[in-house]
Formats: sequence, C-alpha cells, structure tokens
Amino acid sequence: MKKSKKVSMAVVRRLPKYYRYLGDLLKKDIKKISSKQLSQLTGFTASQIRQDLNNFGGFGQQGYGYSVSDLHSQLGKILGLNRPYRAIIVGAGNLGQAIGNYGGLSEAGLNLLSFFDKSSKMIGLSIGDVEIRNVKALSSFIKEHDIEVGIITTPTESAQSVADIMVESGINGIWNFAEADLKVPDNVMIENVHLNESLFTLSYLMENLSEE
Amino acid sequence: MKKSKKVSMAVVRRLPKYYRYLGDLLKKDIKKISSKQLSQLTGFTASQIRQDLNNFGGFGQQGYGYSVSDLHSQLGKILGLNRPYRAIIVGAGNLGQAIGNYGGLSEAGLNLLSFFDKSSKMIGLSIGDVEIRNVKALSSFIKEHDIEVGIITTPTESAQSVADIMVESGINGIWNFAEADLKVPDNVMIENVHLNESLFTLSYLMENLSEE
DNA sequence: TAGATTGTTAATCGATTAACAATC
DNA sequence: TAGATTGTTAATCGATTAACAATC
Repeated sequence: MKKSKKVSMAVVRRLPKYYRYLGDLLKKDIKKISSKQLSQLTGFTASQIRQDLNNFGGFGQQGYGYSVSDLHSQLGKILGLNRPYRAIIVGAGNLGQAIGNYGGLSEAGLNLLSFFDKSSKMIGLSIGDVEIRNVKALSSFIKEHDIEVGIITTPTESAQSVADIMVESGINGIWNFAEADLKVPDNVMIENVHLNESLFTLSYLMENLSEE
Repeated sequence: MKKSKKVSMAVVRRLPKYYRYLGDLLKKDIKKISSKQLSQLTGFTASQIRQDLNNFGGFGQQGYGYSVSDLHSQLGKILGLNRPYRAIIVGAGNLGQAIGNYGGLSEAGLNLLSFFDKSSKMIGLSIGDVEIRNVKALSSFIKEHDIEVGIITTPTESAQSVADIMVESGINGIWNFAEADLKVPDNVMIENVHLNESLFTLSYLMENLSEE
C-alpha cells in the first residue's frame, strides 16, 4: 500500500505542533477552530495549515472550520501515537535518566523496558522501576522482547556501534542524542536530537544579533 | 553595521555540522578538504557546501580546496564559539541536571553560574560545583551577574513566566526545553529543543515506514 | 602548463502564499 | 439565503542544484 504522494518532512515536523495546540484547546473544552484561529496560535499561515492537513484528508467542514476533538484524534492517528512501541535506552547517565523519566515517552506510546550501560556501578540499579542491564546483553534483550525503538544517550564514540547492534537485532527506529550522524539501513528510521547543533545555532543567533 | 545579506536559517543550521566534521578532521591531522570530500562526509551536496560557505566569505582556494584548520576556526568565529557567555539553568530536575553536566555548554562558550529551582528540597544543593538557588532570586541574580543566556528546563506550565522574568532582567538568549512556544521580544533569541515534537516525528516515520 | 576545485551565476525544484470556487 | 471557511489550483518565493568561468 503506497502513499499516494509523499508528504514532505517540512509538513511532518509541523504536525506535532498542531497536535499540541489542539490538545490544549481540547483541555479548554473548545469545540471548533478555524485555520485562521489555528494560524494565530501556531504562527503558521492559515493557508499553510489547510495545505498541510489536506495532505492527509479533508478534516474540515466548509463554512465552519475543524472540530477540535476530531482533528486532534486524527492527527494522533497520523502520528502513530495510539500504537504502542517497546523501547530501551542505551546509556544510563544523566541524559539517559532524564529521558527515561520524560513523560513524553508514554504520550508517544513508548513503553520503556530497560536501560543499558557498560558501567558496573550502574548495572543492576533501577531508575523508576526500570532496570539497568549490562550493555553486553543488549542484542539478546532486543530480540527476546521484540524491541522496536532504541534510544541512544551514550557518548559519541559508542553511538555507532550501539546503533549497529540495534539494527542487527531488529530495531526499526532510533532516537539518537549522540553527536553523530549514525549510518543505518534505509528501513531504520532515525530521529536525531543534536544538542550541540542546537546550542551552536543559539550562539550564532546571539553573535549576529547586534548586526540585524 | 548591517549584514550585507541575511543568511537563511537553513544555512545556519548546517554550519554546526560543518564545524563538527572539520573538528574531527583536525583531530585526525588532515590538512585540506574539498567541497566534494566534505559532501561525502556530511551528505550535503558539494555545490550546497560552497554556496553555504560563500555566504560568509571565500574561505577556499581554487584548485586546492579548503584548509581544515582555517575553515574550522573561521566557522567557530562565525558561530560565536570563541565568545564567552554567562548562563543559568532554571529547573534543576533530571533534565536540568543533565544539561548542566553536558560538555557542549563549555564548547559553546557557556559558563554556567547557577541553577534555579522552586523546590525547597533542591535549593542549596550543588550539581557539580554549581549551586541551586531559589527561583525567587532569579531576577536579581541575572541582573547582578549580567547573565546573557537562560536555559529553561522547567515544566511546561512555568516556562513562559520564567521566560518573562529572564527577558525583563536583561537576558538576550534562551535555550528552551519546555514544550511551549515562548513569547519574547524580537531582540531576544530563542532556540527550542522540543523533545515531544522530535519523538512524535519518529513515531510518524515508524508508523508510515511500511507504506513506503 | 594541465588539472583541480573554487566562487558565482543561471536553472531547477520544492515549499509557501494567494486566490477563489465549492459548499456547509 | 448570506456569511464563513474549507479544499484546491495557480502564483510566488526561496532554496537547492547544475554549470562553468576564474584561478590557484
């Protein structure tokens, strides 16, 4: 079943924002919203919003707008948030622990089954109620529990070898926090959070602020 | 002093990647690189790389390529990494601590002077050798120490009010980890790390993987 | 010099915005 | 029905790629 038309990443990256604002509206018990109103909230143009949504279907009603709850749940479905995933985190340091405790994991349907680390000081401990295991057991654990998502919070040097093990063991999505561009096959999805690139960008903006 | 031509954000966000790869080459003691070789490393086209760099000046030599060390230091300068900034983190939870310990801060020239939190359990403790102070003292601390960069790792609900205090106290750059689109004046630079949007994007990619 | 590779202009491609007919 | 707002096509804008003269 092929997508009729490939949706661009520019569009995809706006969807979570729509979803978030619609969730806010839902909490406020607001029933309907127009593309114009959504434009004011998100800062995207109304035209762009309508274009974006129409990549996935006609969710609105002419002359009326969009039903908040309907659009919210449609977007949730499009983003795959309803579908549960089994996940693990490799690298149980500060960042790994922070991500493990991050509420957004469950919101995205991620079920965290284990941490992995190579430090003997960490192995055997638990964070929340999730155990830290020896990274040597990574491959067997992934296969045994049919893990789908791997989260990498290791130092940069280890990231590629961890990714290799993940891929070889059958994972098909990686959320990568290491400062590396991981090489993986096309059928494995990678989403990077490159903190250094983000921080350097801020530095650039500040450096060039006075010249604008 | 106005920039002759505004550099697009698409270009700016590629600069840190160039910088990183050039740093790697530098460590390997490689002296020169062509746009073609850099293309193979980064995945950007050689043409794009030359276009990008030429926004800032002609750093290459025709027939030869680019000097690795020269280009690296030029990019560092463009990114403002040489210039030191005084920074603070508001929200000393898991994520705040992880960011506080993140080595990239000093690499970007950020000097972390204090954490702030509202929890009495946290106030007075130190992370590394950086103290956690009462968030009530935020404004006075910023003014007193002439803080330039604020890092927000609070829950979403508090983020905007923290940003307001930061702005009012004279900060001109915010690195924001909260799931909110902060409203600040134009002269204050914001760089967001929206973990939920990143994770939702991964979820989308995985959900739609089978249909490609 | 001949070969290589930049800097830069022109061509293409894709994404955003504008416009408006369809229709609720 | 009249007013509002979508869905969608067309126009514009900006970013990427291709091409090539300049030159080391």
